[in-house]
Amino acid sequence: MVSRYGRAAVILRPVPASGGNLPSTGRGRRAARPSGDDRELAILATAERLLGERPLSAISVDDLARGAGISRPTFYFYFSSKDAVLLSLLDRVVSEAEAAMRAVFGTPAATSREGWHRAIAAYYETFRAHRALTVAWAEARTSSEEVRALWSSVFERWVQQCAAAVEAERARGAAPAGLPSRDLAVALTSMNERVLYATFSGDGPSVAEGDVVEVLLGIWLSAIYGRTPTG
Amino acid sequence: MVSRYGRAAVILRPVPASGGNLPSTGRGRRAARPSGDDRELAILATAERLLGERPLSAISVDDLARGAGISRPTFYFYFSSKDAVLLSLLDRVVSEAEAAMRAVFGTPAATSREGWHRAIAAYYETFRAHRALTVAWAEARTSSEEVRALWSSVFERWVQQCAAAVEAERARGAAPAGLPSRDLAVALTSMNERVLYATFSGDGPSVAEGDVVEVLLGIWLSAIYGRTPTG
DNA sequence: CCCGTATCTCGACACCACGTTGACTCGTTC
DNA sequence: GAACGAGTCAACGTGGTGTCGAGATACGGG
Repeated sequence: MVSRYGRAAVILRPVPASGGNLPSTGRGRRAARPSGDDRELAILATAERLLGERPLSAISVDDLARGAGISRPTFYFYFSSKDAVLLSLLDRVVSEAEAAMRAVFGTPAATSREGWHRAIAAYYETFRAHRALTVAWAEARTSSEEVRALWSSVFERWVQQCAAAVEAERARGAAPAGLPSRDLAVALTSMNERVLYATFSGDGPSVAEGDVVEVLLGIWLSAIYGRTPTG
Repeated sequence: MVSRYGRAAVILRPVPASGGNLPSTGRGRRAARPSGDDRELAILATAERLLGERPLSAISVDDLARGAGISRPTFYFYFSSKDAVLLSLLDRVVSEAEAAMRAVFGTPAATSREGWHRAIAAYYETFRAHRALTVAWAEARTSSEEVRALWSSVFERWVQQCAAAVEAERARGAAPAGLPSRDLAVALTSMNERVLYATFSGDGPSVAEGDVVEVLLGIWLSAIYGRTPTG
């Protein structure tokens, strides 16, 4: 099992002997048939490749199946839908995003400016590294409840970290009181999200990719500190 | 002709005697058949009603046709697709948005704060008044090139007005130099867009509807002036 | 009054994508 | 070698889109 979103048919079946008796995928490669995990991986790889070429809505289940060298019904043996494939791919991005979050908010910064810079740069970098997936994520959000929920959970955690950091800055007197920290964090994070999406997708007017972190950082700092802090 | 997006079949036909020989829709109502304009209006009204109930993707052409009391093929006599109906509805919103823009940026404000408050409140109000349409607009942006282009044009004009206003404030010494005014305007407008969408659609964490204008305004002011200006 | 033309209407069709069914193959295990 | 589970796919049903071509209906001109 590669991911919790894969192997739909198996998941729906009544759980068999919940003690971990995984199939013997460990021993030397079987020539005859590629294992299920190989197929699953092939589908995921195909999806990621095609997403680099065209939007999710222009990719059919048949495209994914053919790309992985299987027929369409067989695809459904591995995933319950196109969305499940996306969700599976997003799992990886979400893990990276959370790791980045922990790294950034877990270690103290020399200056306030540096701290926020690191946070925004990490946010930017996580999604830049998977831009096709990020764009597809935003696209699928409007059509899939699960995709929307996954996004919301990532967004929410980010907002909480930021709001807590704002509170901390206020508590130590570095930032003035002002808007409720949560509202501030929600609005600023929304800005990041939308600006990065526009920049990555090329959809409509946006900010040049090389400047985007500086622009966002500038607005975050003035919104949090009232004016750019020196330390 | 009700809108430039309607009457697909007619539009595609070679233009007939471009002098305005509209059908005699003025005289007393014809009982037998409702006129074409009535049908067109009925389709638009149905679309707006259904958008209040469910997302665009969950509304079929058949739903629109039945709602207007016609068959599906007849629908295609009036509109070339579902998207064309949406575009037609959006025409109205776009006009209102532009009227609001002119009203706000065309008249001087007593204070800077009041000026920006009026601008953001107008933006908010325009889309709040058509929230179902606004949400559908954002949804269709990912699937229709034309919808995306329409959004971009509205966004772009708004950004230009704001960037110009920022430049004016800087020129008269009310605002300090800082980020390029266009980048600032793009990022802040993106924030407005995303926050309002989340608030109206209820999709994911957002700001309470009653507070949204104040929150956005606060961030705009600190981003433009460095700290909240008093006058 | 009848005829032509433009407007309008819809049954029937072709197409495409989705997701399911049921029969089949092929290793593995006892 | 029988039984089982994993994996596979042809064929099917469903539901959506958009088109075609044959009609109906009104209206203006001869």
